[in-house]
Parts: sequence; structure tokens; C-alpha cells
Amino acid sequence: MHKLDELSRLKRSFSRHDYLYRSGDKFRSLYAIHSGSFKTQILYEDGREQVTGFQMAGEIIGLDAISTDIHTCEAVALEECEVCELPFNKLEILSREIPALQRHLHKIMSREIVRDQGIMLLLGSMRAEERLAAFLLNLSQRFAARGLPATRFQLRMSRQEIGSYLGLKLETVSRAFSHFQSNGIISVKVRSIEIVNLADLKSCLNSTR
Amino acid sequence: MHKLDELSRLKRSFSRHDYLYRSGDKFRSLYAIHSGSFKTQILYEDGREQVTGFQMAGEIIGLDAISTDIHTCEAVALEECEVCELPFNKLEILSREIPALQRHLHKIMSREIVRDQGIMLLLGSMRAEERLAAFLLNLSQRFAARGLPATRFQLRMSRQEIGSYLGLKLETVSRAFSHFQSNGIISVKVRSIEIVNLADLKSCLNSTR
DNA sequence: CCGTTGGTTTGATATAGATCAAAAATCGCG
DNA sequence: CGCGATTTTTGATCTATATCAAACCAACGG
Repeated sequence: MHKLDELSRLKRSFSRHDYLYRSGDKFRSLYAIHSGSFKTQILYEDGREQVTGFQMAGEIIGLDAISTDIHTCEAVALEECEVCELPFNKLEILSREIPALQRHLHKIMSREIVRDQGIMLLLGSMRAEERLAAFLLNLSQRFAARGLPATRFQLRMSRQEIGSYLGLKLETVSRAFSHFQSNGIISVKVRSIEIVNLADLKSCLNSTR
Repeated sequence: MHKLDELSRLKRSFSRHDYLYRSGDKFRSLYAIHSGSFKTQILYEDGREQVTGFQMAGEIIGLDAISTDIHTCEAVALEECEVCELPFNKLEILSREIPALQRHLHKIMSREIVRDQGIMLLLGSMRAEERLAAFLLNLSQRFAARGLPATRFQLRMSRQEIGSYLGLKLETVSRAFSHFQSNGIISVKVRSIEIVNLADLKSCLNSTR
């Protein structure tokens, strides 16, 4: 397992708005986020853009590029970040030698597929407030998994970016936040979120239409 | 490469409405569709369901289950199908021995991620007719890639299923079909589609709002 | 400390697509 | 071949969210 270490010797730093990679870049490496967080987005010819995910420490980014050897989306730092570069050819060689690594890599890729399908469900069949509830619960879980408070956190992304991710306009996102707040489910102060009533937030999800 | 053959000795047949696997099934194999087509869908607790894809001959299905060893979605045959079962543990062993296979497997998984992100873009930022245009163009390309006519084909799925996939209600799908027909872009006779004016269909996509 | 800037909230209105409903077409089966 | 079941089309209406617009607020630089 410490063979893996020499892979990730290279650590790079990024500031807010820096690109980790851009759409069209040649694929060389996956990236393990060591600290900070990124957004990934697809740019569409006509200028439309769609945020496809928000990634935080411990997550692996760049999997989309394996298929064509070209990055199909771009990754932008949302704050100060540190990233380990994992050259993919070395990763492939190592994972032939180390079954556990191979398995791990497969799981990471599959997990991304499952994540994306979850978002398809969200975008395809949830209403605005359900989407926001799902988003907040997902963030909450991921913070918790990192030993951070699950019910008090700072958003690193704008309303606009949340909207793009959730398939909503920023005004709709803002209104949904306000509505949750007036229901006593969360407390919002711009980017500071406190989940006051986790159970109620969860029940927003199941609230069939 | 013929080592791969012994993997796929097992070929199974399915009829319309048969399940290839169900949500919750233990993961053992990926499946290569030899003929026919499937839909995959996620079931949500409250009964909602979301079609996450339509798969046809030559495509690999079941990648979502690698992450947890449990299938997270279910695959249902849309017609008579033949499927090769690819036991995943054997696939992993073989792909350690055969770098080309390893690479291929990685590309297949990555391609699925890219495909999913394309759908996120569609669901998150396209209007109804753009979505249907994108759907038809995608089918057209995939038929063409199989040496089938690109502009005349049979849909294997219902309006309802298309709607679920595109995040629309079946009535909306039906109206969009009708509208394309009255514009002379396509000719629809229930499930028989002819793309009359491919260029116009493509231009539906770029028609910014 | 104040003006500028970019992000956020809130309100008023418009609209794409959902919903409800019924007719029409197609399919499956005895 | 004909009848019931299912799917599709079409119409009328409703509603969630988009759009447009303005006010608000916090952060930043001079």
C-alpha cells in the first residue's frame, strides 16, 4: 500500500476559481482531493453550463476523461485546495499488481455511476424543495463522514451554482432556502447553514407529490 | 482475446418484461447484450421510478452494482433479448493479465459516467423538445453505429418510459412528437419513427432559449 | 468610512409543462 | 375476427417554476 504513496508524491495547490482541468484537456491523471472542494461542470456549445457535481476532500475527480483520453468537463476550485495527482498509466500498472487497488478503483468508478444516477432521479422526478432537501442531506452526510458537524456548515458554492446543479434557477433555490427557514427546518444566513430539524428535512424527500 | 470467450459462454434469453436483475440483487456479473434491448430504472421508496437508460446490443449493463455488490437499479427487457453473462470476479482476474482488457473495462465504465453526465445536462437545462430531439439523435447514432438505418427505426419503449427517462410526462412527450411531425422534422406513427429532416432536428438542440 | 461590486432575497408576472379528461388508435387473445 | 385492455393522442385548465425587476446586504479597495 505504500507503493501507492510514491504515486501521489506530487501535491498541488489551488485557489478559488483556479481550474484543476478544463474541458478538452488531455487526460493524464486522476486527482485525489486532499483538502478544499471543487465543482465540476459541463459547458455546452451555446454557452449553457451544467454543474455536474461538488467534490470534497477524499474524493477522486477526473474519471470522466478515461473514456476518451480528453476531459469532457472542467473542475474549478471553490476555495483553497490541495490535490494529489495520480498518473493514470501508473495507476493501471499498479492495479494489475495489487488486486485490492484494482477493486478499489472499480468501486470508485461504479460509485460515481451510482451517484450520477441518483442525480438523474433528482432532476427527473423531484420538485424544487425536494431537490434542495436532497442536496442538503447529501452535504450533511458527507460532512459527517469526514468528522465535521453534520448540521452546521458553510456552503462553498453560490445559489447560482446550486441552481445549476439542481436544475433550478438561483431565485428558486433562494426561495426554497427561505421557505425551509420559515418552516423552522433549517436556519440560513447566506452561506451558513444549520439544519435545525433533520427529521423534517428528510421527510421533505418522501413527501410524494 | 479468446480467453474472453470462455467467460461469455453462458448466454441467456429474455422476453419482454423479463428482469435481467432487480434492485437489491447480489452482484455477480456484468452482462453484455447480444441482441435486443433493455431499460434500466431506479425505484424510489415512495413508488416513483426513474428510467436511467435504454441499452441495446453491444452495450454492457450492470456497472452500477460494482460499488456496493448489490444492484441499485433494475434491468427489464423491452423485447426478446439474448445476453452474455460476464462473471465479474473472472473479469477482474483476466483484466489483470490482459492490459488491453483492463483498459477496455475502464473505458466502458468511464463512458457510462460521461453518458450519465450528458443526461444530467439534458435534465438540468433543456426544455421538453430539446430533450426529445437529443433522445432521438442519440438513438439514431446508436442505430447507425450498428449498421442499422439512422433515420428509420422502431421505438422499443413506451411514451411513458421515454417520459420517465427525459423527466417529462408522457403527454408532453406525445405532444413534442406531434409538434416535430407537424414541422416536418420527423414522421411518427406511434412507435415507427422516421427522421425526415436531420439538420432541423439537430438545430432543435442548439435553439437556445 | 463610503461607494462599488457581486451575490442574495423578495415581489410581481408569465409560461412551459403538469394534470385531468376523454377520444382514438393499437394490441393481445379467445 | 371482434372485444376488452392498453397505449397514444389531443384538448382544456392549472400550477410550479422561470423570468423580470428591484431592493438589500456583505465584502473590498481606495
